[in-house]
Amino acid sequence: MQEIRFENTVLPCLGKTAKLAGFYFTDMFHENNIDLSKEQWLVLKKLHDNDGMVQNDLAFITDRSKTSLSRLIQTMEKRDYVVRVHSKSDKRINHVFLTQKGKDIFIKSLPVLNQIMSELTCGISRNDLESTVRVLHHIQENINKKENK
Amino acid sequence: MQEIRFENTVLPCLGKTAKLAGFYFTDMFHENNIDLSKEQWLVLKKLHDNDGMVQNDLAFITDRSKTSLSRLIQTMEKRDYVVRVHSKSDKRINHVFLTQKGKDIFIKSLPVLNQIMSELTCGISRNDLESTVRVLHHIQENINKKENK
DNA sequence: TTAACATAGTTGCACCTGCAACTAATTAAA
DNA sequence: TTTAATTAGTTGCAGGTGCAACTATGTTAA
Repeated sequence: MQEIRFENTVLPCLGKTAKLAGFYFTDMFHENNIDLSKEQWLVLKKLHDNDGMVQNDLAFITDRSKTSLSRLIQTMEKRDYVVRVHSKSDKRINHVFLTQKGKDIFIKSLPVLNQIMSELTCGISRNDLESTVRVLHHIQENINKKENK
Repeated sequence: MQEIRFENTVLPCLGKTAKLAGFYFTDMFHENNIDLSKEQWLVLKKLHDNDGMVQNDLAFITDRSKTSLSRLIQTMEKRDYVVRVHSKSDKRINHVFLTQKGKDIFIKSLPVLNQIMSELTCGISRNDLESTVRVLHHIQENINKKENK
């Protein structure tokens, strides 16, 4: 029975890969003059799918605390990518909308994003990719089961 | 040809899984009264493998900037997990050593870590795990190739 | 109706992060 | 040898993060 080094087990390997991919993402966006952090990009993506989302829901689907999302939106509002609009029916709620500038930069980012995704998965068979996604989903389910215990 | 939703492609899925696993890691450490961030844990791990490493090398193998590592060590030194020792042969260099407290908490963390790893990979075949690690390594290589272009 | 509870969002605090610019020390070149 | 380039580490700055505590609003129960 062969010993497996810690670094070559899934979880550490997963963390390192995500980290390196994050660096690559940041570099590519920078090289292409797209002034967006990966966190900001994800928010734009979710708003592009469903504009006008409530802040709280946006926090939930991006897996961050409402605090973190609040500050992310604050920064993005300063840069004129999004606007917060108070709901009239429930004064506690903010809806978040893309601005034109937000829409434009998101559209501009798409080819870069596609390039990143194809470059990083270059040489990996479709079968292996699907298998990996299945394993990742399985890990996510294991986490959800434990968290809701 | 079936369309694949963005969220179910490898890279976004990878990011989300790493994030959720990070939450789980943090929660488990907290529940077990282990006062270590995941970043700090990784530094202890590397020092446990190779005590007295130079700060710069520690930054390199943990994939962070020397700035980030510098501040991480600073925090850990305040908590008495590590000590910085100036090299006599080259006064620019700091060697970083585990303290007894650092060694103790690392040893204490190991069973918790093993539990996390086995819980999160529960129900996934050894074969699938190995295949996933291979794919992750492949992605890392793709990144390295591009970064060094 | 009033009091108790729940919810959305913000703020203080502490931490992790990278870049650019800096100091101090070392090494290489002129 | 003196100067120039390099290297290790730190600091200022700006940003992302979560927790606990807070405000304001909304809902439910007594």
